[in-house]
Amino acid sequence: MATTTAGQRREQARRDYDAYLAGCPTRELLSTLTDKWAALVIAALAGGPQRHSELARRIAGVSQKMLTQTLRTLERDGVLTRTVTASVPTRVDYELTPLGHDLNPVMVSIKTWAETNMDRVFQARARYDARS
Amino acid sequence: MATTTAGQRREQARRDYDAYLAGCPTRELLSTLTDKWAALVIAALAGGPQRHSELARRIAGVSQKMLTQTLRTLERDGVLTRTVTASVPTRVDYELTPLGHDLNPVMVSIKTWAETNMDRVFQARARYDARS
DNA sequence: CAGTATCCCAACGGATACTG
DNA sequence: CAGTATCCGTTGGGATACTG
Repeated sequence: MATTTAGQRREQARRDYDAYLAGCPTRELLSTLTDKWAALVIAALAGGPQRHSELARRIAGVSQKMLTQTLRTLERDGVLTRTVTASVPTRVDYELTPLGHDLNPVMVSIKTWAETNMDRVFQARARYDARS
Repeated sequence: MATTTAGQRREQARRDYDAYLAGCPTRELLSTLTDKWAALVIAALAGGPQRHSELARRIAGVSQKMLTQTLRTLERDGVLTRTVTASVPTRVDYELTPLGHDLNPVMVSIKTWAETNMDRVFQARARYDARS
């Protein structure tokens, strides 16, 4: 057959793109993904849709500006959807797309890794600082 | 028994730390990990030790400054080791620690995700830009 | 080769004020 | 509530020059 599956096409894409190359568009996409706020937002949406204010409360310390900016970028990249409910006051919900759900486990794993290994990192820092 | 395994202690750590909290040290560790250069460096070291110049060549476009800075931070956090061989000219090798090997698959998965899904992101951007 | 030290500009990102 | 706009200090990060 001449037809290719979506999986085959993605496998081909993985071979064609290379984030080690400076000019590759994946380099810029990697920049978007390797972002503290993006990781927390995507992880927070694992359980289902969240309102803007819910995300702001959950991700303590994020500014209005950074939260909106992060959400916009992720919306544009097809990771999440933004749904406006016309009411007073306005209600806006954010939800992961299938692409976003695909990405979610990866982002969660970074956050979990940090939480799980914080102590080991502390010990490493103590050793490093001790001999400097 | 009163003894706890390393696994149990790490599970406890995961419960004690929470990157959603602004003051949590994992928030800052997350910042370090969610870094374009850190991701590429850690991914590049999967196959074994690499010299400074090898890393610089492999990670196209990285500046001397950023590469050294990234390597220093990761060394301090116990992710990799820096080994100096006294010769002329000096030879320096970087290698993942057990902690680094633990982190490696996570970082590789982000890079791979970007390479695999670049096309889907392009399509999403085209749709988003078309209705704006 | 590996690294440090400056210089310097662009961006990141917080604070605040204002709108539908 | 959700978002935009502006101001403004801090940091990121490249370019260049110099050292063991």
